[in-house]
Amino acid sequence: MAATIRDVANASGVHVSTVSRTFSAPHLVNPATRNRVLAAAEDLGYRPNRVARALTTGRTNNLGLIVADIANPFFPPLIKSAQAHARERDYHVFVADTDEDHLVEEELIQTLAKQVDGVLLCSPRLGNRAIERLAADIPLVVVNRRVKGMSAVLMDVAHGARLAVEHLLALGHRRLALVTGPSGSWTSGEMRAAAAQRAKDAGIELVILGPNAPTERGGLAAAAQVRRSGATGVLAYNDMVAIGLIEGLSERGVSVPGDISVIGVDDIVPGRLNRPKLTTVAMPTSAAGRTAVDLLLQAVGAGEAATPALATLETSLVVRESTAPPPSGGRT
Amino acid sequence: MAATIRDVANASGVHVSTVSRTFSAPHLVNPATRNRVLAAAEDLGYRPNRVARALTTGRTNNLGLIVADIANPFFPPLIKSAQAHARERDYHVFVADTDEDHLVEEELIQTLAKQVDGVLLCSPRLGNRAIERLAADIPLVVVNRRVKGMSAVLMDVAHGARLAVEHLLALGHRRLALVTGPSGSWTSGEMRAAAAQRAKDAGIELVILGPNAPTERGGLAAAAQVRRSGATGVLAYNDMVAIGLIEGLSERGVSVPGDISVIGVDDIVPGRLNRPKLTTVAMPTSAAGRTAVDLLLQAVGAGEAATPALATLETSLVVRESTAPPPSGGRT
DNA sequence: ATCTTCTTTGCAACCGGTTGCAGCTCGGAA
DNA sequence: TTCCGAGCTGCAACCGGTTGCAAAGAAGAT
Repeated sequence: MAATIRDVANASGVHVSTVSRTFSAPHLVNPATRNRVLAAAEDLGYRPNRVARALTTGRTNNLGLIVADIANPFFPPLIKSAQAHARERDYHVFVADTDEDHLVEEELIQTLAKQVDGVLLCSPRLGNRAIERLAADIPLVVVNRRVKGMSAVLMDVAHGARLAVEHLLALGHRRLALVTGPSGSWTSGEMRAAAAQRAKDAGIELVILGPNAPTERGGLAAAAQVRRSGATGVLAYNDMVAIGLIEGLSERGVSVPGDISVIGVDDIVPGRLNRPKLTTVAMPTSAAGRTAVDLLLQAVGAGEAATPALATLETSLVVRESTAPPPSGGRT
Repeated sequence: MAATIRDVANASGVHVSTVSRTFSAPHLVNPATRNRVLAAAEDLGYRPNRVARALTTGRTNNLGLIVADIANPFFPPLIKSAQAHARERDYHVFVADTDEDHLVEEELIQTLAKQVDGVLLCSPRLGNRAIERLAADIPLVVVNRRVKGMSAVLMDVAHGARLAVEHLLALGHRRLALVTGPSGSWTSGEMRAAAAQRAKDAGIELVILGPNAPTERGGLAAAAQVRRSGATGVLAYNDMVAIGLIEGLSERGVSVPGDISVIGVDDIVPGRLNRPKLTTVAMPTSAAGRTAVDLLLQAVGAGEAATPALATLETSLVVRESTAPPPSGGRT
């Protein structure tokens, strides 16, 4: 149906190899010939078949992008930027969702392996061992995770957590709580360590509440504990949790930020639209997508000899409406 | 590096064609032989190379999914379900974002064409002519759009718009407004026609305000007009517009739903979290993703002979907090 | 015992490109 | 004039599978 390299060869009176070179190594072909070939190709509407090319070269010019849950608002900006960045480099990207299931994740990586040059793992649910094993088959880059010998893109959530704690301290809060995420989460661990340290440095108590599901429901469910804790300033695992928490608190007649201040993490769209607008630690998700693609292509280019690179991206605090000084009657 | 079909053939003492058939037409090979081959394959960690297979069969077992903007909360649930549904059928999906640019969209379809068996176009920005032309190269299915001779998945937004108008009427509103979307949008046109007709049937005035950008900013910018229109009940093009509109109205001291009721369309996550929680016409986005994949695979299977199918999915009204009876002092 | 038919397997061409190697042509140096 | 090297181009094998065709052997029919 569609024109092949042989059709172009016939039409322009040269051998297929010359046509091939016209597209993949133009400097090797005489300008006059090249133009003739190009004209014929144009004429026939010829486009190189990327599948066929992949078979001989071993390079597909495709990438895989695996996330736990596409519908989680944290991921779309990352997917968007990764995909756009990849396309600029002539790569297409498969996007797949594991539904938070590590078995699906593993299977996915394996079936994708032959079809892509590398895979981006965003907040993988797989264990480090499994990831290292899979890396033998195909270049991997992880986002928000540290795996030995593998390039990674990290967001400096520890710094963000410190900023959040400092913000609450500056507002006058003296009793803080951290509503954590799932137990296995790298991000959650980082936040916890950093927030605890920063609070300790200030001689302030930080109560840890968790683990919790990283969702609105998780936050909703944690509301009772937060209230009981007596904390007036709360840092939540992410914005969805924060939003759920605010909801749960207001159901209990606790006002945010009047009685309790709440800070989220991620800076997703719903947080911006929430009432009160959420104060949050903004994660550089778009930058992470681009950086991850860069690291992955770098690893792909280098082959076995790849030196794993580590990119740490800054986070920042976005102060909006969900934080305020503690109520004057609050314990100090 | 990785085991090929020939390695398996050697290891099990049969010809490559037998190995091939063991995987792609098992009923053609003797059970005993098959087991031997399977064992050798297992042993070597052999997995058929989908790229190589695609080259001979002409079937890639991949699909393309093109959306205008991945970060628009309307799309992720659709992407998620389409991708999951496709995977169950052993298809992987390329996801691409056009940034609302129809040139990018066209280029994307063309470069993807050889690599996928079909493409899903969600709310395409391309003109019908261009889409029909591209359909000659590759099976296409459109979502939320009607294109001649092409399968489509439509969401019955007209019905939703009627429900919305009826809801407002039932609450007692007598002066309504419709805040439209972009001028070229199929959805916007459907809404407009249906809402206008329903209002007319009830002998009620419906003022049309637009076109507007389909974003929060679009809604924000329309707030002044809405207020001037004197309407007490408003149907917005989508939830983002509705949210922006509510924001703009409250900036002007107009309360929702106290003074004006607002209904959105889509039922995206941020709408559920907004304050007031948004009353909205829920779009069956997940179902649309699945259905679109089904129609596409059907078209792929049928080849040229494909009879275009049309799937219309129901919408429903989700009443939350952004609608209420008009203020008693309102004009009747 | 002979002829069919069915099952199973092998052979080899093919899908659409890429690429190492060899050969040809031509200009310039010796 | 001869020789050399650079620049182009063609040849053919190869990537990893699939598939139409043919052949061999077994089972069943007559």
